[in-house]
Parts: sequence; structure tokens; C-alpha cells
Amino acid sequence: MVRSRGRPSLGRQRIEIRRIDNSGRRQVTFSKRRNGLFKKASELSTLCGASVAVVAFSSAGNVFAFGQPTVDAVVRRFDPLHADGADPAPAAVEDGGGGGDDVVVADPEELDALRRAEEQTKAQVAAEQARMRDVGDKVTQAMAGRTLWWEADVEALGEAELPEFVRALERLRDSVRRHASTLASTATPLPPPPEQEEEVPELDVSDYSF
Amino acid sequence: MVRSRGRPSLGRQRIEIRRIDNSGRRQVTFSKRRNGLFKKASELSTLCGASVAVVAFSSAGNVFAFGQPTVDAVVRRFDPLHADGADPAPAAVEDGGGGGDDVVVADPEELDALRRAEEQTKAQVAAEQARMRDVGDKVTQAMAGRTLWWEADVEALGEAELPEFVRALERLRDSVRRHASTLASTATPLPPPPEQEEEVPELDVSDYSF
DNA sequence: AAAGCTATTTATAAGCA
DNA sequence: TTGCTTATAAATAGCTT
Repeated sequence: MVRSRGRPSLGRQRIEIRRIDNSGRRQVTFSKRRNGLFKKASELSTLCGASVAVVAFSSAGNVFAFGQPTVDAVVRRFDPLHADGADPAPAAVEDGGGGGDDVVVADPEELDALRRAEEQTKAQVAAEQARMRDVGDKVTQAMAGRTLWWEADVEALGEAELPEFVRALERLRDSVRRHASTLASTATPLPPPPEQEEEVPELDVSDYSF
Repeated sequence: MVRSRGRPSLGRQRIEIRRIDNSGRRQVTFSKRRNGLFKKASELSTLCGASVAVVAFSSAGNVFAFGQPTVDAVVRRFDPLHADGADPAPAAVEDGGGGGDDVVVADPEELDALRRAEEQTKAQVAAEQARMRDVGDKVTQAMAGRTLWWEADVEALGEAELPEFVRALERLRDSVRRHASTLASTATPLPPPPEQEEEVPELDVSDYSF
């Protein structure tokens, strides 16, 4: 086609961060962005000397992964004590298995991992472990009753300005997701570990039920 | 103070993808790019309905992670060995060379950092417990006495923990309240939520793919 | 370390080969 | 689904507060 002297292309267009309906476009986007994500991960590890692992499942179920030095190495260090197989916490995990819009429910899995970590540390920090379990239960219960903690009040508010409300919440969700994962990197007046005077480490705090 | 008429900034400068020597600058870059990486991961999962997990260790040994729905869930699916069952079925795995850029081998400093990270895992767990307890208490308290969830959470968590969250929510609240008085007469028939006996207009959040 | 700013470099949404 | 191309949206390096 002869592009009638106008711009050969409109160029990149802005898109909203919500599930892409068109299957084909979604697939293409997945492919492109997946590569972009891996590239970013690679650059991060190179620039900052960091170990990075990225694992992504397409909605079709295919896995793609990037790891520096390897996915396994990084993952093992992330969760060194995931050996025993006793899971009393049934997590309502919804993955990208073709399902459309889905609300991600709280992940007891994360708390569970933390609990197992406790187990490992018990010998050395018995007192801490006990306190932790107590708090852990509280948090779990608090989340239990409300899969979507905002839902109740949202209903009470009515639907008049739903669109605007929801739109803002969507933006919020993404933001909070990321922020929750990073949250703990701030201050912690905690008796320092053996030998390290850096900032405090962080684990996964994403159990804010998203 | 007076920026001598020239450009206030040179703007973004091109950099080579190689380890940043300056420690401080490396730290800043790690922080910025880590956030960028998590955002990309979040967008990928949202746009394409994919499950994504990202784990990154800074050269200092601190760990950061993002997961949708959960790091554990994704990792477990990636490597069923630690779970149970049979085949891993790795469809397409790229280690250390995803973006088609550089395949970098870990440098001694990084390896050392990783080793220390592993060594101090237990100590880090202890610190994590403390942090969790702190946050957990705040959340629990916040939800206890409040009627309006956003006020409670905003108040309890504070801007120190979720600055963006707070800002967005306040804006949201004002908007909703402003319209609240207008929607009193506009209601719609509704299918009741799981465990609630109200007669307030329904809020079908799922329509907005939450 | 955390937030803004600015000027550029990158990443990409659309199309098409 | 893998690759180009174009024009534009995003990310971010270097500074400042």
C-alpha cells in the first residue's frame, strides 16, 4: 500500500495496563515484553553485580526463564529451606492458565514459607519464633475474612462512580504490588546479624492479599 | 543556585552495560532499575495474564522479589522437583542470555556476596521476622477499629511505607465522597456477595478485571 | 536512602515483509 | 511466530533538594 505521504506509521501508541483482549496481540506483546524483561534483568545483573532470576509462564503455559548465574542458584538462595512437604495452608493460587480477569487471592504460601524459615531458625531464635507465630496468626486471620479487603466498603459506597474508582484502584494495585515487594527495604532497628552493616535485607511482603 | 542559563541538566546519558565501579552509584542504579524491572514484570503479568516471578540479590546480599501470583507458586511450577510429581517440562529456558545481549559470568565479588548471603540466611530470617511483626501489628490494628478501610490503612501504614498508595487513596476517597451524595437514588439489582446480607447496590469489581 | 527534574536513550505498539 | 520500520511512550543517568 502506498502510504499517501502521511506518516508511514503512527508509531508507538499508549496502552492501558490491563489484560489485552485480543489473543494474537496478547501473544505478540508477551513475546516482546518478555524479551525486554530479560534484557533488563541481564543489564541489572551486569551493571550492579546482582544475581537475578526471572521466570515467566505465558497464559498458554509455556515457561521462559532467565537467570544469573542460573535460575536454580538464585532460587535456592531465596528459599533455601523449602525441602519438607507439609502444607497445611491451601493457597488459592490462580496462575495465568488462560483464565481471564482474575482476582489474585491472598497467598498463605508466602506466610508458609516464612513459617518454615522460622522452623529453621527456631534453635537459634526460639523466643523470636514464638512471637512471630503469634503475629503470623493475627495477620492471617485478618486477611482470611477478606479476600479483597476493600470489597466490603466498595459495596457500601455504591456504583455511581465505579469506573473512576476502579480505574484508580487498578493503578493502585500495580503500584502497591511492587511497593509491597519492596516495602521492607526501609529502616529496621533490629539487632544486627553477625557481620553486616548494610541496609536490612528483605523478603517477600506481598502477602497483602492481591 | 542560579543555573547559569544553560540546560538545567544534561539529561540521561548513555552508559555501557558493564559493572558500575562507583559503589554509591551502583547502589542507586540497582534501586532504580530494580523497581523498573518489577514494574515491567507486573505489567507483563497484567497485560498477558502471565505468571511471573523475579528474584534479585544485590551485591550486598540483600534479596528483593516480585511474584504474580507468588514467587513460590511460580518457582514451584518451574521446578516441580521440590514439590512432588514428575516432569519439569522446560519449554524454553534461557540462562544468562535472555535479551540477546551479554552473557556475563559472576565476578568473584558477587560470588562472595552470594556466599555470605547464604551464610547469613538465618540471620536475615530473624530480621525479617521482626519486620513482619512490625508491619503485621500495624495492619492488624488498623483494621480493628476502623469503619473506613482506607482511612485505617492509610493512617496505620503511613506514607513512609506506602507513599504512592496513600496519595492515590486520598484522591480516591475525595472523589468517591463527592459523588456519594448523588448516587443515593441510583441503585441496581444485585447478586449478593458470598457472606454478606446487605441491600446496598452491588459493586461488580470483576467487570473491571480486578 | 528518598523525591523531583531534565534531557536522552530505550522500549515498543502498530503495521507489514 | 521472528524480524524490520516508524514515531511515540517510558525508563532512567546525572544532579539538585
